[in-house]
Amino acid sequence: MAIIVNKEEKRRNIALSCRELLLEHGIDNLTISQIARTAGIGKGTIYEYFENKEDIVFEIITTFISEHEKRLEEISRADIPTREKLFHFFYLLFENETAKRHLNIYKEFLAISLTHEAKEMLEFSEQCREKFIMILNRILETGITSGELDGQMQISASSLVLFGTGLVVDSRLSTCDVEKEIEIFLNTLFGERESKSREKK
Amino acid sequence: MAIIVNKEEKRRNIALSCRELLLEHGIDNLTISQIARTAGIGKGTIYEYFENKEDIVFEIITTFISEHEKRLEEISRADIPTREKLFHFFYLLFENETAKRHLNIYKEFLAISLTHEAKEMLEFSEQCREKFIMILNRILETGITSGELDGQMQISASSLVLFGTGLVVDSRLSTCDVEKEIEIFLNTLFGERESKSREKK
DNA sequence: TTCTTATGACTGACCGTCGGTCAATTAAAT
DNA sequence: ATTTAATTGACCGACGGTCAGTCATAAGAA
Repeated sequence: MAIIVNKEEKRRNIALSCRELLLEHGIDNLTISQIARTAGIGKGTIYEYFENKEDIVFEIITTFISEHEKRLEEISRADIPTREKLFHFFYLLFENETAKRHLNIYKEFLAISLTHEAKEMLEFSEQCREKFIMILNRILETGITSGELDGQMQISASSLVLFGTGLVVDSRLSTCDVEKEIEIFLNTLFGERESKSREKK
Repeated sequence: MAIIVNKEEKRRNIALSCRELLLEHGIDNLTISQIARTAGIGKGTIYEYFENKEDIVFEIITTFISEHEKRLEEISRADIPTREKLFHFFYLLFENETAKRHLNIYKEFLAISLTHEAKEMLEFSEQCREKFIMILNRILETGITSGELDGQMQISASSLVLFGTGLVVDSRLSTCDVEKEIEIFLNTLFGERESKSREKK
């Protein structure tokens, strides 16, 4: 008989081999021919493992997002004040150049899932949202038990997620200073930060 | 000589004649040929008045957004409680079917401006943001002078805008109940709503 | 062991579609 | 008649996606 390849594995390998290509070119300037060349296979072979271009890009982006989620979980478990956890939670995608490259891809992902109503992609987004809410709830709960958060203040994780989404989207605008916006928002939730000591040292 | 047409006016007319077409098909499924046919002109003529497809779509969307801004201003000036103004501010794009069609186009606009870094489009987005902030500030200020808002609570308009952006984006997810999310968020800002009277009648 | 054959893996030439271009045409003003 | 703004649709190149055909190997027959 003929060779039987592990479709799942090869699919993942193709995706992995094109991560850098995607970061470099962005979604719209990424062609199937490029992907095939980079993966070292024929153009037609791509379609043995993926439905369409969207499917490939989605697969690659999935790998980025799950890494991001891992880092968010680390933050939620870190031994730092609650307010700082939240700051890092929001700021994680902006804090350095690598993060910003990932941010760009995440924005492109949002753009696609905003226009193409592919069921699979929506489901994935919903799972992400659930995960974000879960992590945020962990942060909020430990904040309440530690007494940092007023139990009656009723900060909702889902509101925080919406703020975070808005932050990602509006960060494209030069008039939106991400760091400042996060501070302002946290000030609304926590009250003005007592000392600005952190800022100058 | 030959006829001198009013370029600005014709440009606007082409855009206006294609509003319905855009609402119907969405950006990606809207072709230049369709636009030309609908506007009753040749395909090449399009490019006398627009740089590219993006430019046309942008022009059409601009008309929608400025209408939306007008409605937001009306809300800010309405004679209703501050909290209700904010609710309508956020809910305006979701409250009926026409609004939802406009929402879809707005999402597509976000998607484009999220990926294509065209200067003109970014500038327009920044102007929108400024306008939203201005309107929200008017709402907040009258709320403070009327005593509905605690002057020290320090709600920031820009935070509200970010929440609103997030709402638009995440509203695509079936797990995001827009109305509920707005209520939850307002509860965080205003404290739990005293009576739920409004809900049942 | 060697040969045959079945079949999944793979390929790139090809297709349809689309955004965008441009040489040719039209028609108004002089 | 000449000039020139305005208009046009045939055409182009690039792209995502398809498919008829090729290749490589495992399994069975000799």
